[in-house]
Amino acid sequence: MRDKNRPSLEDVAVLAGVSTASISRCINNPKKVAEPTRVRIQEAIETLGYMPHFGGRALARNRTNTIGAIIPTMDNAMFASGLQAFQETLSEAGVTLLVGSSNYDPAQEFEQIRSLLSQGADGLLLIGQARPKKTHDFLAQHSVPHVLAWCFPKSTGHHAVGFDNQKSGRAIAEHVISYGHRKLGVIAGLRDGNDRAQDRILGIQDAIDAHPGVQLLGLQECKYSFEEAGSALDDLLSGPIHPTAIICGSDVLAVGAMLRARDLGLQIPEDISITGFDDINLARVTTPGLTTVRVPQHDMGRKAAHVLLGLLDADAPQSQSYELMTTIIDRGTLARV
Amino acid sequence: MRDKNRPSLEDVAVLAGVSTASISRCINNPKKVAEPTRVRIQEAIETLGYMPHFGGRALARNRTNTIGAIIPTMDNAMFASGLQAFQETLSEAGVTLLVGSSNYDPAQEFEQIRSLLSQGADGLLLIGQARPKKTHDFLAQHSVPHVLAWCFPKSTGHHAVGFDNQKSGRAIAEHVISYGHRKLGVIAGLRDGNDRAQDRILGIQDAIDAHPGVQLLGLQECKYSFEEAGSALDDLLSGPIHPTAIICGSDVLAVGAMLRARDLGLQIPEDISITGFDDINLARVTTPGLTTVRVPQHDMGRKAAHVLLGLLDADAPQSQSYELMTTIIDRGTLARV
DNA sequence: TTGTGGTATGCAAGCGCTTACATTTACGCA
DNA sequence: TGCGTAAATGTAAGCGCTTGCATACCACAA
Repeated sequence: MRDKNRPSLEDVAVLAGVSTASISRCINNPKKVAEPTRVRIQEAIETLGYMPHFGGRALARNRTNTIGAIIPTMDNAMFASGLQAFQETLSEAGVTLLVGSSNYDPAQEFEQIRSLLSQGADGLLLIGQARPKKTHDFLAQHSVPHVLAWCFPKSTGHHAVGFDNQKSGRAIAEHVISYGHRKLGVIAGLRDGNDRAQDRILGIQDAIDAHPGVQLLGLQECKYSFEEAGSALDDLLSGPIHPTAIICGSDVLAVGAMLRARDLGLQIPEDISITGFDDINLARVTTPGLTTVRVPQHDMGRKAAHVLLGLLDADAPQSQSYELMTTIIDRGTLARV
Repeated sequence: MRDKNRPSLEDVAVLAGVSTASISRCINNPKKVAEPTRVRIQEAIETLGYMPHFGGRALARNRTNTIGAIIPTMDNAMFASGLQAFQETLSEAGVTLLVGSSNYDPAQEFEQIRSLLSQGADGLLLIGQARPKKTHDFLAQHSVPHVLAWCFPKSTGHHAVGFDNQKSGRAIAEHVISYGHRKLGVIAGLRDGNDRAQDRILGIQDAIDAHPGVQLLGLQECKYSFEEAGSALDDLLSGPIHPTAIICGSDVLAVGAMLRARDLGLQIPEDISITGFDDINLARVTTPGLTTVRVPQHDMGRKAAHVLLGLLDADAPQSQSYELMTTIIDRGTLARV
């Protein structure tokens, strides 16, 4: 027992009176070990409190049973339940999850990818599709199994489990328009390096373009915080003509806008309509409840885990991509006009 | 290059025309390598896209620079920003964070501890203090460096960075009482295995006991979901005498109760007062804003990281425990009566 | 009895990296 | 020129585990 209290295979072997090979087999492939030996080994393991050493194992099999996920932020609930589902599913398969966050910064994401891989991650979950060539090349060079979530790229070449942000953006905008709104404002996340934000805007544009009478009075980009969304709303309301509806690229933004609108003495939805995107907990809580786009976070997480596990399991049929559907949840922040 | 595309130290060594030892030194202790060699090595590393193999490294140094955190759930924001701060701080120190969730189940927590340790975690962040003897013994047997957060145990023997849940529970209850409330209801998390929930209740009890005229009309325990909190409120309102204030052990519970109260046609805080605990985002968003106890999540995360890093750094002064303070945030759900 | 085949186990060679120790090199100085 | 010293580099022994192969053993059939 070299290190202070960490028993090694060797120690177990001695105690059980067998070779290290048998122990290893007993752990990884119990059928290959005779009943009585197995019992003896189990006891030895138990009394020593033995746990296999991860490094040794990783070295010997060149596989860690670890998967990395890099999400833009842990700080709001946007990804939380998807990630939770992801991790549960991995757990069931005996795979550990390593989480990193990129803070919406491609450079940080790249670093996290390196770090997770050098930590031994067998595969990666990445959010969205837009990333620098450098990152793509790196993934290709090392042929890293990975799946993309929260997006559904048309171009092939990646495994993805997600939804079409553009389509969903269009859907909510159409919905707003169908309620009679003609003067719209948009508050979106920072598009730079964030294809989800970008695509949602494109979708909204599509809808506007498809309806001649409808105009976009303003488009504000900002970080995902209540405060910034509030300022964005201020800007949107600073022009001569006020929008009757504000379409927001995320629930956080929408709620930020609601809070500010209320401070300004505006009634929602009588004076102004606001919609969100994501359907996180927040959306159920405001008064009135936020009309928003539900993202199938849970399904996405589970499914992504399955796809990734499939990718790693050499003799399983290769996985593919799955497009999930978003749905519009009508609560109370969208009025007919 | 044995494995498909993973260059090893060996490969780099050949390319750079030096021994593997130099490369290793160059990576871990650049000063020990002469300038020109260093440059040559850097280039080789670059062109090969070399990343050290985690397992090999872990094996050789018996240290992984990885820390594990086990939180009860990732699913609501209760721990998110604390964890975010924790991870940022670790990142700065070049340490990777491994996250597991226990689903508030001591057995699952134990499993996660095993798993994280066998993943090579050098240390652990655990939430709360109550855990089965088995778990304690295990931690002791393997002398696992760990710090507790979200609590501040009176008993010594553990490093902790947190706050006193009982004191804080008492504080919010005193606050409610100071507003004139005499008939109280409590909605708390499931106490079993959850010392934070338990202590908060104890604190509330303390306050009630200290004020003769005040009575506790009902105490409901439930999971941290809007729905369950709603049912809990129903139960609290089912008796002959209604409480004028409901003290909740968490913002999630409080918001669940608010939602239900509203469905029942009750005005908050005119008809009933409600308080929360945690001060997560939700609390700012409800109408009126939730009066709650702010937990210094961010500080706690950062501080806990420092303490843990101190524990691992052999020649640093040993770390201690830190008690942080909670503060009551008065918004609008507590009325004078 | 010997031969055969199967099963249970042991042996030992790595996996990629770090590091104590050995060796080489470069340089200053007598 | 030769020597001593320090800096730079190389050598090689593990770290704990897995696994192909060799070995030992046993039951059974011929």
